[in-house]
Amino acid sequence: MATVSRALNGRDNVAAEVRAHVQAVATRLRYVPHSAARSLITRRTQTIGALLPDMHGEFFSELIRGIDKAARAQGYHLLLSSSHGDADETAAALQAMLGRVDGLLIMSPHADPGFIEQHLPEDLPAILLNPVRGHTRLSALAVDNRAGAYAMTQHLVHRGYREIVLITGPKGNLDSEERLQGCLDALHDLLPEAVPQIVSGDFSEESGYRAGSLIARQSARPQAIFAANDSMAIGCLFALTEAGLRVPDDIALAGFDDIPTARFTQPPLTTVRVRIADLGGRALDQLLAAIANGGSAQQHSVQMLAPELVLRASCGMHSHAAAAPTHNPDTVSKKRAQAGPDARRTPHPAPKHR
Amino acid sequence: MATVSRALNGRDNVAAEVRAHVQAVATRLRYVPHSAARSLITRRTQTIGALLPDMHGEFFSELIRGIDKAARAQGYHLLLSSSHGDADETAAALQAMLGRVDGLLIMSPHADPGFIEQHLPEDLPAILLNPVRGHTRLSALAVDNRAGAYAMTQHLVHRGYREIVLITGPKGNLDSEERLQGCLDALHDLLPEAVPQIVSGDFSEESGYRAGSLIARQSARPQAIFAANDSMAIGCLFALTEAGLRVPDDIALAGFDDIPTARFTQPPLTTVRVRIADLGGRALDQLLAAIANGGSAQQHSVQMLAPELVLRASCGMHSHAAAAPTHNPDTVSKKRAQAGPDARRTPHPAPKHR
DNA sequence: AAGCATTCTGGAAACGTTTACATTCCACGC
DNA sequence: GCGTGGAATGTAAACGTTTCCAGAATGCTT
Repeated sequence: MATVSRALNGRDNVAAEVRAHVQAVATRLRYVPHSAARSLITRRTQTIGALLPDMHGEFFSELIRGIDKAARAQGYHLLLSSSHGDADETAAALQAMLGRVDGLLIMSPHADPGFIEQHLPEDLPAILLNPVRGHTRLSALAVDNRAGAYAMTQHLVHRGYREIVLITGPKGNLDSEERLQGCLDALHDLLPEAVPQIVSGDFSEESGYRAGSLIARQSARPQAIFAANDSMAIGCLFALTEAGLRVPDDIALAGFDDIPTARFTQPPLTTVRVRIADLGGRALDQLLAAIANGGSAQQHSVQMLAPELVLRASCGMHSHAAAAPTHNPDTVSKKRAQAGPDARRTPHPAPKHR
Repeated sequence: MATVSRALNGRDNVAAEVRAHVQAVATRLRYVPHSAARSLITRRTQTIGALLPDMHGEFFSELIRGIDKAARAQGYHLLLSSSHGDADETAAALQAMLGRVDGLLIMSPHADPGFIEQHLPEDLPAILLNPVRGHTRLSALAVDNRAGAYAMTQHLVHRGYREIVLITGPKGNLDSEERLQGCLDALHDLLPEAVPQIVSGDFSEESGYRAGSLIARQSARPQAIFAANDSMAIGCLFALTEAGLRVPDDIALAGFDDIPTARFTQPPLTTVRVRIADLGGRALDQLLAAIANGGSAQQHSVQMLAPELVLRASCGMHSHAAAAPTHNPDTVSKKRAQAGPDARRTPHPAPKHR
């Protein structure tokens, strides 16, 4: 028994001959170790849990892909729990995961410090995937919305656009607010005398359409529109096109996220690329590092993921060509956002098994 | 110990008073039963595994959502393993799940009978989520591509379109082939004298764009285009618009899938709605039924999910109105596809816990 | 009052692994 | 020849539940 365990787990103190024999027999009998029994004694499940909100579309799938890939690379499994409406549901889902995971990746609008304090055991490593409001003992990873919005606004100003309209996301949404703030900061820094015009939206394509209609009807049309996400930008684009305005000749347009459709609109959409899969992967790496650390030395660190500008025809790049998707290599401008003082790149810990 | 177990698990043979006390103490101590220990003795993990291919976008997230929601509703957890490139990776992922799940949902291009035979233990309940090629001992669930394509083609013909071009998906892809077959069947039944024109694509927006350009340049333009998925339809729409053709006045267009963007294009896209989340949810229900059955009585059944037509402006519905997304109620035509002889709706088994 | 059925409780085995510890074996140096 | 040390292997405890079974307590029947 003991020898079998040692042989299969690759310990060194077992004769080569015996090991070979054990392995041969094991494969012949299609032996699979009982993971519950193993977990019982090792106190490890080799599984991490992901607690996600009710999400749709590309963002969700990219995030999962990033997490899953990173997890598998390190021999970990992924226990998924998505689509939680309210805080109680989230709490229940967290509760249900408790014995089953070695660590937790949490992305939830309800994951405020009070919630964490109340529902998350002290000794369970966890990483937050939210823009963080207030302090918490947990580390967090987030997209640097402000840096992205700042950079895009800067780009628009540098291209000569002066009157820029901002279409915001829903009130109370942190991503939305940070993006707005980044725009305002840039406008304040670069065009101090300008009065920013703001149209409120809610991240939906429909709200972008409404905003676009509104803007198209204005007597004094702005020169550029910066929507807080791509969906709204695309809705807006439909409205503008419908109103007979040409983008970017009559009005420039930019979005945020770089969803796949962005490069196939007519004209292709200038936007801010968010590497979502990368975000998930990094979060997982950091979580595994915390687990390897015994969960004790969980320094509070907030890491920002710098987005990149993706410049396409909708803001005037290549505007002379009727850009076909085929012949439309993106112009990408990498923009390193300055990260917080305690942010740092988490080193990849060595894989634990095989 | 025994009494505590009984009290917490809601067995009947424990005094009400004692149970109350046990529960009080348990919550006070934040006691969470150790799932590994429980699994060890019960031989149940309360977890089902999902083995998915490397997928992008909305389809993936919808599928997960459906599975996850159904699983949670029945007190099951979801262990996810996605993004497997080749058959070996898939096999490894399957292997790694073996001890950890009570059942498996498999969607993989490699899940042919031979693969299943070789890698899946006999006694592990599993459901296939593929269009099935060849026979296997497993039950399967799939979208009824042929019925959907047939219905859409029928609709186009009924609207008076005679020359219809089909844009196909990638060669060898079963969804693609089934959809094509559905179209051809309908054309054969309804317009026996017509010679179907086929342009090949690969499900990508770009290939749709290329197909659209090609069609726009033709001297004898067809009256309608039916793309095998929405992405290609949208790419095609861009190409047509760019070429100065109006949809649907100059040419009608239809897609397949009803991805979210479909209702926001200009004009909104007529398409075949595939209820992906529903597919996932049903698959899970069927799997749990098989698990409850002890996995022994796994009758081989193939269940088809009937898609619905979603009629929007791109094929001429409401074509008089410049349809704004806001004022664009979908016209949905439910079309029950005739299911296979042994197909049936799986009843929901009662939840096992809480 | 004794026997019996019923309800509740507690003791202990069992699940399948890992690992601390004990044992065996062999080679080596004294 | 004997102790010492190291490598390989075996023994048994431990992990935290559930469940079988025995036993205690209670009420009911005869």
